[in-house]
Amino acid sequence: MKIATYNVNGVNGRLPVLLRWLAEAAPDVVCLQELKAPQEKFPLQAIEAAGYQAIWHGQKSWNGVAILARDVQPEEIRRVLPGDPEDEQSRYLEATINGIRVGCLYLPNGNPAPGPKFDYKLRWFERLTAHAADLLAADMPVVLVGDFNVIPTEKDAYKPERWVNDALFRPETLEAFHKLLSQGWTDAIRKLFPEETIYTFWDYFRNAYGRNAGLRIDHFLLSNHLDRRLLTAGVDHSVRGWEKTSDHAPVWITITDSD
DNA sequence: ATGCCGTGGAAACCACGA
Repeated sequence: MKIATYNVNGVNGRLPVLLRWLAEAAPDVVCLQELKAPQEKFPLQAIEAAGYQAIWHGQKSWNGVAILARDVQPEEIRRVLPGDPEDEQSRYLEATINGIRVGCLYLPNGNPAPGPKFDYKLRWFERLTAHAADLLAADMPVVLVGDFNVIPTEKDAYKPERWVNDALFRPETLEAFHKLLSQGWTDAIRKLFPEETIYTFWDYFRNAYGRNAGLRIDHFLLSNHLDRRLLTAGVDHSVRGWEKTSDHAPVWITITDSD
């Protein structure tokens, strides 16, 4: 079973790229972030024609997340992260697919830091961590997957010294990420490739992709049930070089079909 | 050090991203 995540940066503007990648990569489950489309503008027909069923949580202009599954309907569990009824940003969606709980997330960027956006990021992180503890306590296979907007370590940025004051790499952010991991989650990509330079995002400008000046910010966190089933993982780099492409590349893992 | 590019929505610029 292949599970993927892709920050599309506009699901409608990116539709040809998304459909081509779905056809070539044939993932079983896909978490999308940054739909940048209201609920009624999600391109369901095209995605169904590609062989996927979907649930999504849209928002006008910004954010927006979706979960796609090939040939099966994702069973929606929740479409908001608990803990703040005032939070109206579409950044979390959770479903069960083939017995696996999938939490698709788009964690706030948080820049500029410090400031209200960074405060929101840290509050959102605390809510995620509280919910993640509940998921682990339920003792089931879970993956928290998506754009975390976290550079976990120095080896996850092309020039880490440039990011020390950035919301993606500030000490508060790294501390929040490590606190989450310490509950018992496994960073799947880093487990399989402990030393390699692996990026999932490259800026649009300054030829960042051509220079491989990237960041690793899209992550798969596995509960121990899924950690045992982890087989392989990768980044579909070449998609970042396509015309009219996102600034993120798709990232994927494969797991055994059962325990 | 920097939004230099790109998207969406409104308006012919702006907010936002990482």
